[in-house]
Amino acid sequence: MARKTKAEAAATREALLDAAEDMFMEHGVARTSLEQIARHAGMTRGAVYWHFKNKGDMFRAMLERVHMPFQDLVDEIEALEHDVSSLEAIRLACLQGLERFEQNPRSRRVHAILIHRCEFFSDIDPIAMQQEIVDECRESLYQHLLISKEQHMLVQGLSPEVATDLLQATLAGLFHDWIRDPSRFSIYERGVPLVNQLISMMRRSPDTSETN
Amino acid sequence: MARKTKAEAAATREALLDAAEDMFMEHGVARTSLEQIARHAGMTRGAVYWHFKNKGDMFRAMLERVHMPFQDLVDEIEALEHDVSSLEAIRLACLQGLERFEQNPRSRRVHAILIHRCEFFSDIDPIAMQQEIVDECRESLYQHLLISKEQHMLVQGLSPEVATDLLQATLAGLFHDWIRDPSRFSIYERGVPLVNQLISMMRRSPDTSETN
DNA sequence: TATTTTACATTCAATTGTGTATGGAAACGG
DNA sequence: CCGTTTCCATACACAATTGAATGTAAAATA
Repeated sequence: MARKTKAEAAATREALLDAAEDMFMEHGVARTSLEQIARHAGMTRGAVYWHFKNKGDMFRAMLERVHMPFQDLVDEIEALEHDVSSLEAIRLACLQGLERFEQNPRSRRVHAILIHRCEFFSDIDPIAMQQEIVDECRESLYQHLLISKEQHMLVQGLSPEVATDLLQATLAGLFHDWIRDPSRFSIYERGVPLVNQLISMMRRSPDTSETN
Repeated sequence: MARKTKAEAAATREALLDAAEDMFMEHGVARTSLEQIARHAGMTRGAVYWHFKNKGDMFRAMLERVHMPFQDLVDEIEALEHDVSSLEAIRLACLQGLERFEQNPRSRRVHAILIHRCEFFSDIDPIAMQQEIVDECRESLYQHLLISKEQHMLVQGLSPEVATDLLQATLAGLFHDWIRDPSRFSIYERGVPLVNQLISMMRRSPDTSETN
């Protein structure tokens, strides 16, 4: 086969990853062969083995295209809206995150694959990858809830640790329920009242002047 | 090979399922062959194909050994403790469920396999199975929260729909975080304060005499 | 006790996927 | 403009599983 220009080669690499997403999503990672991926992209396994070491390498590359840490969301919020409490920043970051997932089909698909369409293979450990994402999000939440506690924004009796567990579990549960079948409901429309309700229940009401 | 008695045959069936759990948990469903399962149980594939149609059939049998709907937990609570509000029944049922998962290693392992160690194969759709379990739990929660609402047990502004979403998401998130690596923390010890806090925030405080 | 099932083990044929080696034409660099 | 490298297709060797066929000895059955 004739050699392609650098731009064309990069394009086929992307096309291969797109095809991998399609097939992984439809048949699961284990049940899709590199042959199927290549065919679906209009190529042969030769192209796959040129751009990627093996299926695991391909999987990693697929994930790298959508990586997006929670802390970045908070940073964006705090950069945009200046004078906002940390609890409010968390709330807005959550809503922003929900909107991102709703509107970015690639991110949605890749996460669905990571969570529901794959298991161990070669040197890939999807559970460890999920753990990393969750830990990252959790740590970010905890830091901001610590500050919220110091600013006396949390209702009495609510420790930052429990608050973190609660928010983290709620977001994770919502996400899992949604990603299992995104066509069932809109994560944004269900998530917004959920987050608002939870945050509002966690926030100390300003009129009552309790001492902590 | 010599024929076994009925009791012995039933025992080898259980042993095969135990072996399947072991191997599925350790290597994932897709990566374990029936040969490996048979060997790990001290048998050959002949035994497997005698007791089960194929790997999918084995998987189904494995799940049937641990099935345990949420409504049963509520029923147990309401049978045991007579004079209890429906919101309190939910709370106790959740705590009971947490304890069950903590103490039943087989149930824990099988759910971990269903959620994190398998994907599509033959005629098995693990996501649909998870969906069934979740829907069942969700429906039970909703029915009891509807009653709670009618009994004016929920804080003002909290609809039974949002309350259901919230509880369901929190439980699901907690469970997912835990099942990803049960050695990281005790689902009971983290879950009890979580559930108590959430339910207490959802419960209308008895002293304030608001009208809905 | 004679016959039929049962509960496996063993063997076989066929399929499927993987990694690699090789080839070729065009793009790239000097 | 010519050698070199790149990008991919084709071909091949190899291993791993699967389902089914067959064998067999003991338990059930009547």
